[in-house]
Amino acid sequence: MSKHRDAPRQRRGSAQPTLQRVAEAAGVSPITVSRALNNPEQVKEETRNRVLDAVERLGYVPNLVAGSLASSRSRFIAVIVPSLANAVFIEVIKSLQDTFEQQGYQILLGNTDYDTDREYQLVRTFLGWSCSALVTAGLRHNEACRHLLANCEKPVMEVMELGDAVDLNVGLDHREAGRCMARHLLERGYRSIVYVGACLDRDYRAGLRYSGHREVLEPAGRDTPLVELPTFGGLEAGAGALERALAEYPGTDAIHFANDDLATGALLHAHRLGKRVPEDIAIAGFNGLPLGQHVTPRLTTILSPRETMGRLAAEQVLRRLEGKGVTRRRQDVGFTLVAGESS
Amino acid sequence: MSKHRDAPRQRRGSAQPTLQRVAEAAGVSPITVSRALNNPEQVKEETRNRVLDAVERLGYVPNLVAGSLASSRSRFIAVIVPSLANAVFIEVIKSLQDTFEQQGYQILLGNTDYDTDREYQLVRTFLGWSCSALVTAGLRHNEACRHLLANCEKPVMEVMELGDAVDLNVGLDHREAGRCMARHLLERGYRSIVYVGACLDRDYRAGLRYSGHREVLEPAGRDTPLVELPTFGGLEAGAGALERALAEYPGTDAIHFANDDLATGALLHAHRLGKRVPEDIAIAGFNGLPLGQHVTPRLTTILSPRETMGRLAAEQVLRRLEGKGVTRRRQDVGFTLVAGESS
DNA sequence: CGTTATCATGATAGCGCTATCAGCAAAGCA
DNA sequence: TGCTTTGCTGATAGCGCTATCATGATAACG
Repeated sequence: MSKHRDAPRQRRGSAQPTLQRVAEAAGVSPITVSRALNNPEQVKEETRNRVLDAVERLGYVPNLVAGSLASSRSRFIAVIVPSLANAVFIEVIKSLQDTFEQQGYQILLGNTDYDTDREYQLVRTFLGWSCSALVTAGLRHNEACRHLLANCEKPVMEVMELGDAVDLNVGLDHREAGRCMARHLLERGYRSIVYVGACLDRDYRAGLRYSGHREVLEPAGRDTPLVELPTFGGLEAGAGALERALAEYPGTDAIHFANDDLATGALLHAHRLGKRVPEDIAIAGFNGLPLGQHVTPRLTTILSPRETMGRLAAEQVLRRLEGKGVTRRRQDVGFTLVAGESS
Repeated sequence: MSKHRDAPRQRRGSAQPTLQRVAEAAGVSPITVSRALNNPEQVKEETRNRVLDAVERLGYVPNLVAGSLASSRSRFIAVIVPSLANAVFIEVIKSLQDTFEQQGYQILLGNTDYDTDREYQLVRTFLGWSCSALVTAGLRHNEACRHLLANCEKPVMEVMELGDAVDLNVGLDHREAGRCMARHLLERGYRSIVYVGACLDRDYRAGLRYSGHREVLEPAGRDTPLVELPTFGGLEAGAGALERALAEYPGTDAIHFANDDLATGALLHAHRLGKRVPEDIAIAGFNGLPLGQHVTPRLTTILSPRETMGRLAAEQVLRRLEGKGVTRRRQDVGFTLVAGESS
């Protein structure tokens, strides 16, 4: 009797004004408020102003969760990367974000820590949020994840590398990049070239580059020694790697590093060891980070167009979301060998 | 007559299985499925297994949007930073994400591009997604934004700097950091010290450090010339700034840079110009990025505990979300002067 | 002038989940 | 034995919005 069942009791949540309240304040129906906010052109100017006034006056903040449920659309773009410690992914994220935010999409950022099971969980979560599209760094997923991606009926963009993608693909050929650098070092006359990378099983793109490296050096009759670091690391790790490479392979005259951080760390450390670069030891990297171009000697590296990659990826996805066909499902952004003085 | 009104027509969206469908498959009610997934301990093991089986079999992916609407809770943490181009923010984001993801929260990343109106829009959007808490980099907001933050009844954490926060605050005193470095340079005997920064109106924390710098140098009877770059930039900009500072203030014997990127760019460029550091020109930075510690001479800088800042911030927010009281509403993480050989 | 298009707005019915309150069996207690 | 407590499950009623269809008013047309 005293349980006012009919009274719309405030169950939970805050006393934030709702669309309903705004409608009352503006003397229109809720749906008109919705239209005034989301499809302004469908509402007569005078009505619209009345609504916007009420919105302002009440401090109404639309509940996007409710809107998303009702329309089964959200303006989320899921972006999944293996790590935030690597500047390369940051740059791609940045350029994705620039492009997507401009179109009113919100990035949902996920970090797998190079763990495919974690990636699967992230994809589930993001699909649960009705994201509009997914962008993942890389082509390697576990079985369940690939299945989910293939069947989710949303644009799926795989960036960074080129290959057998689920849907859309923008990237470069890492194996070819490895070949390219190996060829360059051969041409420069280096004979004992060590490849240095970290956790090649997880950073498998560095592994692909090593494969390319071997594909060039082996036919040329050269050894292809590998120094694999057990953990990721930046400049510091590069310094250590230099010492390890020189100790383990005494005749080494060039080192092909898996990335610019390692390479630059090694280059700076070589100074401290009194080694001349490239006379005593040549050094090459991968990525083309600005850092490498500001040291002396400048780092020989391969420039990957990360900015372009992110932008193109975002543009393809947007095109799909807008119902326009994609121009190309697979897009090779290429790379550029930057021959510095370190080799 | 032929409009089967009663048939639950598939209005929109996909044919993804729903909780309802899973319930049918498992022979229980929907609410039991919900509990089996979200509060497993409330469901008998046998029932739970039956449910989980059905989930697996149907490939059910929970609709988090619906769940969030019903519970008016999401597991989103809004993180708002002014830029992704700056490594400092990246590191804070990274450490926030590490801590929050571990507790099952999802980061909603927003980038203001140093625009307070954009920040306001982001806050509105994030509140619309019923985020559980907001973390913003910095204390400066526009009127509307501050009002929204103050009245949203969610934990609001402002990181990076210390001061008059809306709610929670973890950071360091930038003005004091500026003073500290200025004192250091004075003690080392430098007499003509230029401060170099970029866009100090937007990067106002660098402006605060300049204020501290002046507070120390002016009473000591020194000039406090400023070189302000019109755009943000990394190493490249630092190189240019060095030349500008030397050209505009010929007697300069030390440069206090607003950050390590600029400082390191200048330091590397000094080599190329044939200037000795610190004999011809001393160089100091701010942040304590690894980079600065790997060049020769090592960069004198101020180490800001960014990792700690992010972690502490996340922990305070989590404590609040778990209903435990925060230990401290304002937390000074301090900083450390790292005296390298560049000064 | 009747007929059809177009415009502006509204009524209704969910979107897929969870909060809340109920119910009922088994267990604990005096 | 009757009573309360605990454990497990279910029925009901929304969360705050938008899709869909309907309506009345005005404009366009021959």
